[in-house]
Amino acid sequence: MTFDLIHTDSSTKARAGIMHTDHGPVQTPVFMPVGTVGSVKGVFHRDLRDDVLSRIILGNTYHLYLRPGTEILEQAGGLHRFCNWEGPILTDSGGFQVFSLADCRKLTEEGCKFRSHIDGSSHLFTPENVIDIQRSIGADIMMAFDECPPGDAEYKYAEKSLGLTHRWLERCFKQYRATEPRYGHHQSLFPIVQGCTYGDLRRRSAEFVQQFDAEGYAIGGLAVGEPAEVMYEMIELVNAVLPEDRPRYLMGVGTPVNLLEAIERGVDMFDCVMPTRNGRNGMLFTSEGIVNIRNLKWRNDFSPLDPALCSFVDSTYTKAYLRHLTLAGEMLAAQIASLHNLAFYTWLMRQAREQILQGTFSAWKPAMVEKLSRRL
RNA sequence: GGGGAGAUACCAAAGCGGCCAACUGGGGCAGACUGUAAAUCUGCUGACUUUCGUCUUCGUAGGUUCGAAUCCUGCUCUCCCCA
Repeated sequence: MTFDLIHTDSSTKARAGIMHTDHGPVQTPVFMPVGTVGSVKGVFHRDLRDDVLSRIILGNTYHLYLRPGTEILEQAGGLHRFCNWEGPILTDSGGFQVFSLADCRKLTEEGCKFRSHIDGSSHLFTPENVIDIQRSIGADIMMAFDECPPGDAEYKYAEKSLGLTHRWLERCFKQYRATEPRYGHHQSLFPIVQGCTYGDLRRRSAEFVQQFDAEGYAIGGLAVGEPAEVMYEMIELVNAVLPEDRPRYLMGVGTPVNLLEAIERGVDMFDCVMPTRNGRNGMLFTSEGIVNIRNLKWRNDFSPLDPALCSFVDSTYTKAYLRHLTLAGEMLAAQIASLHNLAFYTWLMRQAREQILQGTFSAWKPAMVEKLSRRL
C-alpha cells in the first residue's frame, strides 16, 4: 500500500490524500464502516459501494477467528471472496476485545488468554497468531496486536501496558516479515500508538513505532472514557511526531464532530460503530444536527431524513415514516438509519476533503462543527 | 328465572387490613451508545413540588376499624353455567 499526500491545509494540519491498495484507491480523509463479522450490520455491500460510496471496510480478527474460523476463510479464498467485497478490507487485531471483554481474559507477556463470548471456550492470542489469522483473513491492512487500556488508567499501569504493546509490536513485525500473503495481494501492517492520556507516553510510543517504517500508523486507546479535549490533545501530540507521508488512522472514533476535530489535527482514517449501532438504536446523524427519530416531535414531520440527501433513503423515506418503523421495531428502520448514517459519514468526509483541496477547510470546519453539535 | 365469578392506573394483570400511589408485562415519553458479547441498555410514566413531602386514587354509595384496593351492606355494570 502506498500513500500520496496530495494537499495539506495551510492553516491547520488537515490533509487530503490517496491510499493505493491492491483492491483499489481510497481517498482520504476516509471513514471506514465497521463490518465486524464480515458484514456491515444491516447494509448490503451493493448499497455500501454504490450509495454510501464506501471504498474500504473493516473486519475483526477476534470475531472472524471464533466464527466462521480461519479454515473456512481460507477455503473461501479469504474474506474478500467469502463476503464478496471487492474493495480493500482492514482488520482490527482483537486488541480492542482484550479491552472490551476484559472480564473474560488474562494478559501475559506471551499474549492474551481469553474465553469466547460465544461458547466460553478458551483461546490464546499472541502477536504471532494474530498476524497469522489476519493472513488467513487476507486483510489489505492488518493491525498490530495491542493492549487498549481504559481511559482512566493510572500512569504506572499505562506505562507498563505500553511496554507490553511495544514488545508485542516487535513480535508482530517479526511474524509479518516471516510470512507471506496467501491470496496474491499485498497486506500492510499498521502499528498502534498507545499511552493513554499521558503526553510523554504518547510521544514515546509515536517515536517507537516508526522504527518499523510501516505503511501507515494508528492511534489507539482513545475515546475510551477520557474527555474529548484530552483526546484532541493526544492526537495533536502524536501527529506531530508521526511521519507526514504515511496515513494516520484514529481507531474507533467517533462522532461527526470528533472526526472533523481529528481531521483538523492531521488524521486521515477513521472507523466507528456509531453510525450503524446508533442508527439501529434510533439516532440519525444529519447535516443539520442530531436526530432522535423516536422523539414525539417527528410523528408528523414528512420531510426527508436529511436535506443533504446523501443516500437514496434520505429522499425515499420521511422522518415520520422512519419514526413509525422504529417504534414498531421493524428491521427496515435499522437498515434505513444505518444506511443514512453511513452515507452521511462518507458525505462528511468528501466535504472535508473538498474543503481541504480548495483551501477553505479552516473556515468551513467551525461552522460545520456548530451545526453537527445541534440536537434537533 | 336460578346459580357462580368479577370490576385495580393508557392496556393487561398482581395485591386480599397497615411495609400501597399500588408488583410485573405491554404501550407511551425521554436518555445512553465511539478499533460491535449491543436490532441493545437505562430512567420516567396519578397530581402538585427541585428534594423532603403533600394531596386525590383501586366500579359506585355507605359502613366496620386507630387504619381499607383489601372486611361488611346496598346499587350499577361485565362475564360464565343451568333453565
